[in-house]
Amino acid sequence: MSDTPVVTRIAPSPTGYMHIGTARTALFNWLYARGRGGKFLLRIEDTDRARSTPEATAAIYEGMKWLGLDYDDEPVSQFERADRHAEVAREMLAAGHAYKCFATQDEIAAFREEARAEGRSTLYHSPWRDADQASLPDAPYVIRLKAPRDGVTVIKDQVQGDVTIKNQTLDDMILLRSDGTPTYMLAVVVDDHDMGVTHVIRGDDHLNNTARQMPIYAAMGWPLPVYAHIPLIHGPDGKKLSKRHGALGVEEYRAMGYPAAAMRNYLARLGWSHGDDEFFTDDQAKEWFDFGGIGKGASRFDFKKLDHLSGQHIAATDDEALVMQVQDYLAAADRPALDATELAALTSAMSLVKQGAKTLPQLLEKAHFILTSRPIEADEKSAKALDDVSRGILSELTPQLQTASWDRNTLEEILNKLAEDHDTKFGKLAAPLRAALAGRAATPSVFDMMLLLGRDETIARLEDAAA
RNA sequence: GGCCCGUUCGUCUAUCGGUUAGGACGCCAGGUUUUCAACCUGGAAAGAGGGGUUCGAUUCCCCUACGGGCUACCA
Repeated sequence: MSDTPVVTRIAPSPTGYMHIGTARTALFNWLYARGRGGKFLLRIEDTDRARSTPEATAAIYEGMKWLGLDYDDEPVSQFERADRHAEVAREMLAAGHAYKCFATQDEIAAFREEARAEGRSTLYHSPWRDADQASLPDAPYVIRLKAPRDGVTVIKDQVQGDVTIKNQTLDDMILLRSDGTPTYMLAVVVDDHDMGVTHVIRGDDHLNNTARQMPIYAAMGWPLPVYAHIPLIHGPDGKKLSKRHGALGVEEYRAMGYPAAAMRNYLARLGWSHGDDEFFTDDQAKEWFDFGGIGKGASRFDFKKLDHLSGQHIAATDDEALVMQVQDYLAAADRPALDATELAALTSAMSLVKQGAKTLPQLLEKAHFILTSRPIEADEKSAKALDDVSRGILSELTPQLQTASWDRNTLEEILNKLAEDHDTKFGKLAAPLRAALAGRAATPSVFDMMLLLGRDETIARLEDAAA
């Protein structure tokens, strides 16, 4: 065990939304660092000026905040560090680990086209690699890495195992473009080093790139970080997760009403496991999370399982915390917020509605009876339960309720007696009662509703329905 | 095309040479029941295919198939 404190990072590109895959990678990094008393950093990879937007950057901050993935220090902007990247490129040039290449993009493109047509490798070997440095032309150039050509590069990956790449398949990648801006390959390495990142946990789409980046560490004499390349998330059809699968951004899950804790639990469990544990807390996840539990194959996103886990978390969450989450959901879903009265009402009904609700909107739907006010508007389904016969029975009930003791036993007795008198079962009575009290088909128990609403409100609603 | 990675029930996964291949979601059946859920009990359901190695392979090796990734002066 090393004494070096763990430092991990998430480095998303601010293009569009915060991808759910990015969220999971962030979660893995967060769990790994937090479970070891280390630091978790955020870096915005905004060097692609054409595609990066402030809105997308804001979406990343929001997504991280909602998911509860707190990061240390200020977020780093990769774009703002361009000078530092260029400086490193110059240093490598001076030390002979890189060289100026004057080949034009047209030349290279032509070479590739020809190579491909002839079935040869499209790997470009710049003639400038070994050019006489004393007689270089006065023209635009890029700085290329002088990559090793012989031997192999072995990536000691914590998830994939040792991955061996033949150096002859690697090219002299560009470090600094002809306009003086750094490429991504250079920027990640410099930033990770400067930020003190000790463990690089990222998607396995970067596995091959790792072999290209390692020579930069070697050239600069920097220690290599520990690598862990995690498999990507696929769509339900096994193909790469894309737009047509829907729900790609974390904000969409927030707007669908999944609690952040449920998302963390589900995402952690997607591609990682700790024995048979399915439902767990953040503290448990932090304690348990390790590279050994990460699977090697890509996994598919399954909403059914997310729903189930979400329901478990809702049931296990404190009432007060749940109320706040509902408010957050409402804002995310662009629905009106609850006012103080509604908030109090929801709180009073929380213990009744949180069992069995899989998402926050489901919970809200179940709490409709306490959030709405007279006159109750019955939805289509529950309106069917209120026919003339049942209206008649309900009007019989009202006077009895006027004087009854307002407790569960008494109410049950009254209702059962009423059913008996009409030669029916209580179940037949419950439907119209529910319609009158809530105007919904899915509600808590009618007794619970009556108790919570109180005598006056209950009677008033029954009278409204009977009228 | 070249290189790299992956492949256990429908899905997420356990197993680290010897198991009736376990769990979870979903599904089916039954129970509970005043609705929707939730909950309880039971059930069906898997090692991609082919070769090796071994007394013995899901597990180790090779080939094939399928899937994915990389191969940019994108990140």
